[in-house]
Amino acid sequence: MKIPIDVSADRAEPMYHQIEEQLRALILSGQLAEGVLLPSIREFAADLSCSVITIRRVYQDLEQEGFLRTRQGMGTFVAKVAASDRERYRRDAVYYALKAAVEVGRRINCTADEIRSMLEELLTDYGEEGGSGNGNRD
Amino acid sequence: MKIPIDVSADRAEPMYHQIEEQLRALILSGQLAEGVLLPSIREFAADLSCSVITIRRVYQDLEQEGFLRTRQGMGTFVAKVAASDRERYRRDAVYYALKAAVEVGRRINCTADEIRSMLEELLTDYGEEGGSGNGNRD
Amino acid sequence: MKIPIDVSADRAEPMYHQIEEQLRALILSGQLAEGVLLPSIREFAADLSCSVITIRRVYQDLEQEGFLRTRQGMGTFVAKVAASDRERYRRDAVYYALKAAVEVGRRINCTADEIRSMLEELLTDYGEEGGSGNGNRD
Amino acid sequence: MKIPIDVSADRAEPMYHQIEEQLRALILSGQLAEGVLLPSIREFAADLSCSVITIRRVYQDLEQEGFLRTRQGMGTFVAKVAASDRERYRRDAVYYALKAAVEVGRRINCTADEIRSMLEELLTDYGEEGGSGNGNRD
DNA sequence: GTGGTCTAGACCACC
DNA sequence: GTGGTCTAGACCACG
Repeated sequence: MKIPIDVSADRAEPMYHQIEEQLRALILSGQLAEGVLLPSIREFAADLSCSVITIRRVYQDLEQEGFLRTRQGMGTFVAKVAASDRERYRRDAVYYALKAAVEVGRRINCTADEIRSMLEELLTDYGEEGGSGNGNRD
Repeated sequence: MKIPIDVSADRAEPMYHQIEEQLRALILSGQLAEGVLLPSIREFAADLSCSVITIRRVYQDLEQEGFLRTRQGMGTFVAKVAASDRERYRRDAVYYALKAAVEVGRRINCTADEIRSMLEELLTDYGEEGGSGNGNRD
Repeated sequence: MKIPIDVSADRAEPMYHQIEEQLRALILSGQLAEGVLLPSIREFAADLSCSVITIRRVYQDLEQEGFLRTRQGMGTFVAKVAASDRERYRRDAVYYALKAAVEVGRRINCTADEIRSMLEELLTDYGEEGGSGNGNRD
Repeated sequence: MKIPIDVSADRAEPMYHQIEEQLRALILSGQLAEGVLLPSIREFAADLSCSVITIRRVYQDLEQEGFLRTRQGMGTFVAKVAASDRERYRRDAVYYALKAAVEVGRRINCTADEIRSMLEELLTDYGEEGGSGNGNRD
C-alpha cells in the first residue's frame, strides 16, 4: 500500500515528527484502516528518502501511542483505534490549532470579524481537495 | 516597566522562542510603544526565572530584526516600527495560524462548517479581553 | 494427541519461545511421556495458527536439547529424559523465577515479609489446579 | 551523582532495557528523588561503556513514561512520581514476578511447600543488602 | 523477507 | 557544556 505522506528535510520540524503526525492523522481519519500492513521500514525509508532509523523511530513511537502494532518478521500493522479516540482526536486537533490562532489574534488586537473573514478566505477552495462530505468511515 | 510575559520552561517550545514571540507581539500590537525602556538583562532574567544568556539572546535577535535598539550603558529600547510592518504582521500572524488549523482539518476530513462552528465557539468570549476595538494605534 | 499449549502472537515473547518453553515443561513434568508422537509440523502449525517454520524451529531446537527425537518419515517423538534432568529442571525452573522476583523486591526495598505474604496470596488456590500431589512420576 | 546501575552486553536482554528497568526501579523506590540531575548522556554512556545513543534512548523512553524530564541544554532530571504510582509499582513489580514463578511451578507439578522452601532459602541473606527496613522515603 | 539492537559520528539547537 | 536529530551500516532475531 502506498502511503500518501509529504515530508521535507528542509522544514524546521524534524522529519520523524512530520511523518508521525501525518500517519497519525491518516489512521485517526480512517484513511488507514485497522489491520492494514504498512510498508516495511526499509521500503518506506526509500519512499521518503530518509534513513530506515527515522522510519523505525516513527513506527516505534506510534506503536507506543497504540496506533500501530509491529510484529517481528511480519511487519507493521495499523492497530485498532477506539471510535471515541477517533472522534476526540478529530475535534481536538483542529480545535487547538484554531485556538492558537485566535490567541494570536487577541494578542495583536485583531477584531473577531477580521479573523472570520480570513477563515472564509481560507475555506473558499476547501471542499475541492477532499474535505467536502464524509470521509469518516467509522 | 513590567512586561506582561508568560513563559514556562516546561513547554516544548524553547524559552528564548516563547519570549521573543511574545515581545514581538507586544511591540507590533503597539502595547509596547516606541522608545520604551525594557528591563535590564539581569532584571528580566530574574523576572522570568531564566538565564541571562537566554534574555541576551532575545534582545539580540529582536534587535537584529529591528524591533529593539540597544544603547551601550543606557539599556534596551523599543525601536520604531513602520506602520506597514505592523499591518503586515497583524495580518500574517493570524492568517498563518488559521491556515495551519485549516490544513489539519483537511487532513482529517473535517467539513468547513465544523471548522466554522469551532471558530465561533472560540470567539464567543473574544471581545471581553481586549480584542474589541481597533488595535492599530499608529 | 492434542498438546495443551497456549500461545499468542500478541505477546512480546516470540512465538517459538513460548512454544518451546511450554513443550519443555510438559516433557520435564512427565505430562508428555517418553515415546509419545507429537503432531506433524503442519498439523501443529495449524493448531497454533502459526507458521510451519516456527514449529520446525521448535522441534529442531528441542531435538538438539535432547527432548525430542525426529525419525525420517515417522514423525517426532518425545525422547527419554534422565530422572536427574527432570529433578534438576524441576528445581531450577522455579528457583530462578523466584530468584528474579526476590531480586526485584530487593531493588525496590520490599521487606522479606511483604514478599512472603504475596507468595502466600498466590498460593491460596494453588493446589486446586494440579499442584496437589507429587508430580514426579519417574 | 553516581547511579548504581549494573548492565552487561552479554545478557540476552537488550542493554537499554536493563538500564531502563533499573533506573525505573531506582526512581520508584525513592532512591533517586525528584529533581535529581542525572548524568549527561555522554557521561553516563562512558560510565556504562555503551553508546550515547543507547542512553539517549533510555532517557527518552523514561521521559515518555513520565519518570524523567529532560531539558535541552540543561540536562535530564528525575520527575515527580505520584505516591500512588510508587505504591502500585512496588506491589506489582514483585507480585507479577512471583506470579510467574508460581505459574512455572504449577506447570511442572511443584508442591506449594517446595516453592515456599525455595523462597525461604532465597530470603536468608535478604536483609543484609539493603532490603531490611523502610528505604521508602515518601 | 521482516523488525530489533547497537555502533560511531556528524551537525544543530539550547543554555 | 547540555540534549535533539539524523546518518550509514552492522549484526542478530523472527517467520
